[in-house]
Amino acid sequence: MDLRHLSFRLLQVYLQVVRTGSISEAARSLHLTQPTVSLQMKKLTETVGEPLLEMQDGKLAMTAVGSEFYRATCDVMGRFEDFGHTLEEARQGQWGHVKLGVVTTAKYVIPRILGGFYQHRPKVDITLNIGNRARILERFSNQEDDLYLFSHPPSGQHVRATAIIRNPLQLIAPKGHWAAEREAVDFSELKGERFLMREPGSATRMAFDTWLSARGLELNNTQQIESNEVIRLSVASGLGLAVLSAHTLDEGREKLVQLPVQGFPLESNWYLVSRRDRRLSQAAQALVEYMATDLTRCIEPAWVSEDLRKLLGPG
Amino acid sequence: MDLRHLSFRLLQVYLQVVRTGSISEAARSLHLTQPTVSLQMKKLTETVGEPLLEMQDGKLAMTAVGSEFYRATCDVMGRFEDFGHTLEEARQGQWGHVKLGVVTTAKYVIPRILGGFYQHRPKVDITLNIGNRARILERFSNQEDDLYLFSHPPSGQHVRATAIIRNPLQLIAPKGHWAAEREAVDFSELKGERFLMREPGSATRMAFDTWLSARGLELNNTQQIESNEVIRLSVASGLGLAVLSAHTLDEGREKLVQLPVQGFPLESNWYLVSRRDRRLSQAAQALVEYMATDLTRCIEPAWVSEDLRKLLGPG
DNA sequence: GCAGGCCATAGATAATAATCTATTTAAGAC
DNA sequence: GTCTTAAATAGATTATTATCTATGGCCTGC
Repeated sequence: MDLRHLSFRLLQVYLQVVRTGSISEAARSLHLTQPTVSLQMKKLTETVGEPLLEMQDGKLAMTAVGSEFYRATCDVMGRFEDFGHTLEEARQGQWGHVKLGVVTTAKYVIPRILGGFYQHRPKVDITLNIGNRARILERFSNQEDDLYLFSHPPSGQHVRATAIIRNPLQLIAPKGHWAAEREAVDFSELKGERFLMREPGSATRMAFDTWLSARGLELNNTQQIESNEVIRLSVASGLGLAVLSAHTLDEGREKLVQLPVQGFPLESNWYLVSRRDRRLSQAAQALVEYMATDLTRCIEPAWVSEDLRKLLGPG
Repeated sequence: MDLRHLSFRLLQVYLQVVRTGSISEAARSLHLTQPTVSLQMKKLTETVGEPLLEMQDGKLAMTAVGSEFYRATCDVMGRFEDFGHTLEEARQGQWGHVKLGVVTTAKYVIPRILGGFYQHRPKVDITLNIGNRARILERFSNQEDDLYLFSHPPSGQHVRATAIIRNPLQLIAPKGHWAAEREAVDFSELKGERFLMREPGSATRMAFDTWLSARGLELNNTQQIESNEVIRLSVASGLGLAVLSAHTLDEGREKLVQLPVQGFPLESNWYLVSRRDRRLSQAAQALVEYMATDLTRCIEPAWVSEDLRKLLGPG
């Protein structure tokens, strides 16, 4: 039996012939002419190499080999029919796999979003890759994930980014810090303080640096620490001041205060980023759509960025 | 997903691509060029309507839909592979269905033959249709069975018949009949006896009638009975004489004797009959072959006809 | 920065398949 | 017997497939 030139069309016609018990009848129901179907059956018989049908008592009957083949054909068509259903689900984004690259800072918000999405689309499987900005940028350029969450999206033509969640950066101090007592503080008054900072390249650091240089300020005493949590704990212990995402602060129970410095908190956002040069899977699109329409269900509305609507737009 | 123009060839190529993880590699192993395979994959993707493969890290990887499709394809190919094995068995006649039309007289021999054949080819399924000669002749002309067993094969060009088993017709009488005492009896001396006969058209009757008319003899006192068993019992009870197949006599324990009449037993045979205008299934051919070569295993050699070898011949 | 893989695309061709209409054959039904 | 219905065959046409060679683009490793 040489399967090469066997097409599914032929099998469909064959099934119809068996089911109607007649070549002419099958032809009618398939909107074909009788000779067409007759010929197809001939070809199928040649492909299999044994007669599948025989005239019995004026009617078409299956041979022994024929009924085995019929069973095989039913099984095969049924299998692809099942696949067709699965495919349909995948098309509607009800099913599939989404890979997400997320910068460390966002790790406090993302679970709530995914939790909500899971309720919505339980069959969508999500792989979450968390790393610092440099790592996620690398994943982005290698096209390793479908969607990314950055505080500071990479640049380039094939980047599509939309701010979805506000990420205010607070200037924090240990409880009882002298500046916390004051109604207003000018940043220059803090020049003598030690600042605990994330590594250069991290979005928080970039935002702070930008803010400083816009004002011609420079810090004298800084220490670099690569973890928001460690920074938070260190500030609480009185090791210095820091600028941190408000989301990071929500997590801990340490005794911290915000300093009433002009211009703080620095407003920034998390951006949902995807690549224009890569088609999103339906499942990923379903996630985007979920964020666009239902984000307020799992995130407090106050945190949701203004221009979220743009997500569904063309760009 | 439109299956119509999907061919198994395409699926084979696809499997090879997935398995080798590379289009070029698959092309080499299938003795095709790389663009051919590339194009086939493109067509397959169009057929399914979703990408199945994607470049991941310089290698081909399956998408989520792709791996579902791969599974479906494996299942489908596996199913037809199984069918291929079944088909191969059928080709070797190891499996299949044989329909057999048998005249009543032969019902004593046929079980032994089929018993032997069952040992030989346990997966061949046999349907046995037993009837009187008229009934089996009708089945023959309607092509209802694959093979037939007749004492007197029908005539016609498309009849292929071979004598396989001897069927001597004995002239029998009840034990103690006067003629049984004699060393030799001339048939004319029995003219006054009553003869119990099968219906006209039965092979036993035909053979006897032929023998009688060849000698210009006629019977005065006959009675027609349509069953060999009833005739046998009736003869034993003294209701008359009869001509019966020796096989029929073997069965009963009644007190019967053969009369030493010149020319008896009448020699006749059972014929294995098939139609030239109908292709025999491999299973049926296996049965024919079995009869040609192994009949002596289940039937006493003395009963086997001389020209059995002809069975396997061309005609 | 260039050679060597690998994939994709273009353009061409021969083979095959899918269909049709018209005709022939076979079998069954009054 | 003729009428009907179903199947097979012939002959023709168009669409699709299965291939090829040649070429362009993209990474990777040296």
